[in-house]
Amino acid sequence: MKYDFTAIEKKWQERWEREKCYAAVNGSEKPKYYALVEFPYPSGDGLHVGHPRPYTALDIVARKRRMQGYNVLFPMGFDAFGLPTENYAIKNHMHLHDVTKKNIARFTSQLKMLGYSFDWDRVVDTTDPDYYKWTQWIFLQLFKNGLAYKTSMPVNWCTSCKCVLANEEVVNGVCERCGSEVIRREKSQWMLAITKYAQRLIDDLDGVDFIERVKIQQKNWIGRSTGAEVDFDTTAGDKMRIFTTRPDTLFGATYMVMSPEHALLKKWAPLLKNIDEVEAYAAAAAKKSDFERTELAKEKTGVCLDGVRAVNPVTGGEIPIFISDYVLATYGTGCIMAVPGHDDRDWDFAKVFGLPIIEVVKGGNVEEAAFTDCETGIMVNSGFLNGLSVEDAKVKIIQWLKDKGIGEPKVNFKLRDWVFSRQRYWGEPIPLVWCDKCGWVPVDESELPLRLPDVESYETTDDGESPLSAMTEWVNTICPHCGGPARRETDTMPQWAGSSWYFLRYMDPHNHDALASPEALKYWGQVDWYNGGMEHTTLHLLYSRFWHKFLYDIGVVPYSEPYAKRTSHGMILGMNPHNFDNLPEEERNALVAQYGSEKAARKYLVEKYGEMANQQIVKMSKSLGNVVNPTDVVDTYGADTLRLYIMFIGDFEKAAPWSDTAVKGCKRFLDKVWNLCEAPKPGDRPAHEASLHRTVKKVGDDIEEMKFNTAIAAMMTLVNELGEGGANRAEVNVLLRLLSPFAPHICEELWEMNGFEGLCSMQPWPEYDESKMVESEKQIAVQVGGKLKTTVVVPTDATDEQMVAAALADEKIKHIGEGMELVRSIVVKNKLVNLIFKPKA
RNA sequence: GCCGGCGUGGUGGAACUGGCAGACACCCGGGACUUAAAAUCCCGUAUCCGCAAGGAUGUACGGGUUCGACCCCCGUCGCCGGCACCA
Repeated sequence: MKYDFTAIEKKWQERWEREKCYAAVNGSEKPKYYALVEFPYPSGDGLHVGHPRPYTALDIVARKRRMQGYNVLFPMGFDAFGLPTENYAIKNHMHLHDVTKKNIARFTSQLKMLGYSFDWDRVVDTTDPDYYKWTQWIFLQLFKNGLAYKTSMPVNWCTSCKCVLANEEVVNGVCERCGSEVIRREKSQWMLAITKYAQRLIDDLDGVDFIERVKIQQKNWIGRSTGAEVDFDTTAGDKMRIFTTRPDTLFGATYMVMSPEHALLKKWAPLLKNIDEVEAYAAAAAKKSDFERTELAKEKTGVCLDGVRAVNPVTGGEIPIFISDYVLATYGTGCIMAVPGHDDRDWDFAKVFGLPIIEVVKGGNVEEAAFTDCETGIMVNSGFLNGLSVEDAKVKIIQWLKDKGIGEPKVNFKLRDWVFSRQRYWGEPIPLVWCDKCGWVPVDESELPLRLPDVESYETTDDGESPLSAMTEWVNTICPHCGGPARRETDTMPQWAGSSWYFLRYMDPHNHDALASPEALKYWGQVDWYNGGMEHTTLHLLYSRFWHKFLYDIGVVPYSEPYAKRTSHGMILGMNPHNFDNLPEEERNALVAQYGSEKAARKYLVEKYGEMANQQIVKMSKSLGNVVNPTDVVDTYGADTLRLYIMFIGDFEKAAPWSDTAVKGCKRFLDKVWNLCEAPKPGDRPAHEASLHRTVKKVGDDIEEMKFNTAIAAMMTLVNELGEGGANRAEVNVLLRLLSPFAPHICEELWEMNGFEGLCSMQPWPEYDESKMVESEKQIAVQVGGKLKTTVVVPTDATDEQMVAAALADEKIKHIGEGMELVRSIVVKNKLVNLIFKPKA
């Protein structure tokens, strides 16, 4: 019989669905295991070939755990709010609910086509009012606990679309949609005080099993720095408070810099002789876009205040105060002490303005560059700090500042509060009401969900307000507090809201009284293994950790970290059709003929398509036409082949290029498996026992370490080996169970054909016996002076002496050793013998 | 600039904790089967020399440690990702 994957896959998918065999059971007696993948944004394009990589990986883990006897929760859902759908609906004059419904239906059928063992009864959809009721509820708790507040801040504003854009929608300073200029515009925004959790978000990383690069990236993003705050007296009488990470260099502070927005400037205006110049500089700085302020002008500019000077607290000397836009208003205290000898930026600034540079840490040459090393330097020109190391000097100066009452240790973070409102329709309405008398008042919890009203148009209004603001009937309401007239908040939440807690809803998705019952939350506990993209490390992953900690603090969830383990997959890339080496031979030849040489042809491609023409492998994109559609692959080769190939393609954590031809190798492998298992041979072949046990161990271990590619390679090796004489029923039985998590459909079919009991995917995971893995003889390497010369076969239990004797008995070694004396031999058990000879005296 | 990762055949990639580099595949070449093609099967496939036996070279580059280095150390070059005037 032929391997008819289309019929087989349909048959088993229907049966799994009918029998609900992958359903998770709340409160089961079995040990629980919660495997999670990031739920997709159901775009109109359908599934991309990048999606199956993480899904297949964790499906393999989930299926293995089930076979190991766990009660597995492996859910799927849809993060369906968001701009692309909204824009699509606007453009095509469609209703958002319809578009979303259609997209979700398409994603669902595509996912089912791939044979994932999701529990389809637990699907969540962030746009479902039964779901966003609880998103809104969490927001209200944040508000009630003082962690949500509204403040005015600059936002991205597209001058042509007349609407607010998220940072992600601004590409190189222009609007992603229309290409027009994006400017900064002051708008009132809802903020979430994630900074209050900064320290815990760093500290608690120590207790979770996240891959290292995720931890590092989160730590860098939160950006903790320790140092001190110090008060400088000024000739105006006010104190200037600064933050520094290098209080040890206080003796080297030769000037001060404050941000152009600093509040003291207003106060000092009457004292400043050059107030016009100062104000002009501040006005110019305010007008600069972020792009201009950071990307372009790295060269230092500023204005020296004429009329107020500061006093260095250790030297007592008067030093000038500058304003400059290299000092940020939003970090630290908005002003700094400048130590040009030991800070690169201060050094640049001092060179531009001809300010004195004093060396206070010995080790470099401050005339040529700032010396910023904290490890090796010794304090000089620093009074009572002289001779100390940087580390000791920090301790001593902080104590001194404390004693004098002019400074104290301080920790600062780069992390900013989370801008939480969008002037858009397709998001969760913010359940707050503005009352002129009572201020912001929360909607009563019994009124949740606060539903999105139907609107005529989804477009943002001309003045940049959410389309909801035009719904007067919806907007005008009654204050829940005083009963007077009030207006609803018309901003909606960002896409990150619904995804910040969705993993909790999976535990109890149909609960009407709580986001999930306390029993369900306790039973399922932390997500045991969460895999997702690196691009979410400082967004979704950080946001959801923040929300979870908050929910823990108010007693909703019983543990403070949501995910026990976090891993991340690499992207699937495509061929660049504009790269010379990727062109069909005829086109290459034509180009070479046209431009005279290969070099010229390449140059032409770069001129035509830009620098990216040099890249052979690039991100898949519609405009390049290199997108691979997973359903096409399923049609041609079957879901099992796609699953296998996407796991075999390379290191799971690294980016890998899709190859249409390489897929065939996996199809061939499944054909071999089919032929091997279709009609097992009778009898025993003990020769295969060791490799069977070794493969069972290898595949099991590799799955745990995300080395899916080598797990598959090991099974290929086994099948090649078994294929030589044919496999018997016992071998087929083990092989099918081993392969089942990777290629579940074909294994179910062959399992049934062989008359084995039940579903293959519900069988116990195969076990191995370490003692049966060793062969009686082993081939070992024989080196002479560290160079491989030959191999010999020795019994596995051979002693070191026996191994050396066997090596010396080899003809080739005998030949080499003629006239030589063996001076040393190194033996690695069951691996090699290394012989060191020297000429006989 | 800072932080992180990486550099292995024609290609994707293997190699445990320092122990036979190139597993497993793709491509390619040769052969079998076929009227033919596809599919399938068998053989070969790091490079160089050699008919062969065999020998030499080889994990970006230059050094070092070691009986032994893709792996550890020092330096250089290149690529990818993130952050970017955060004091």
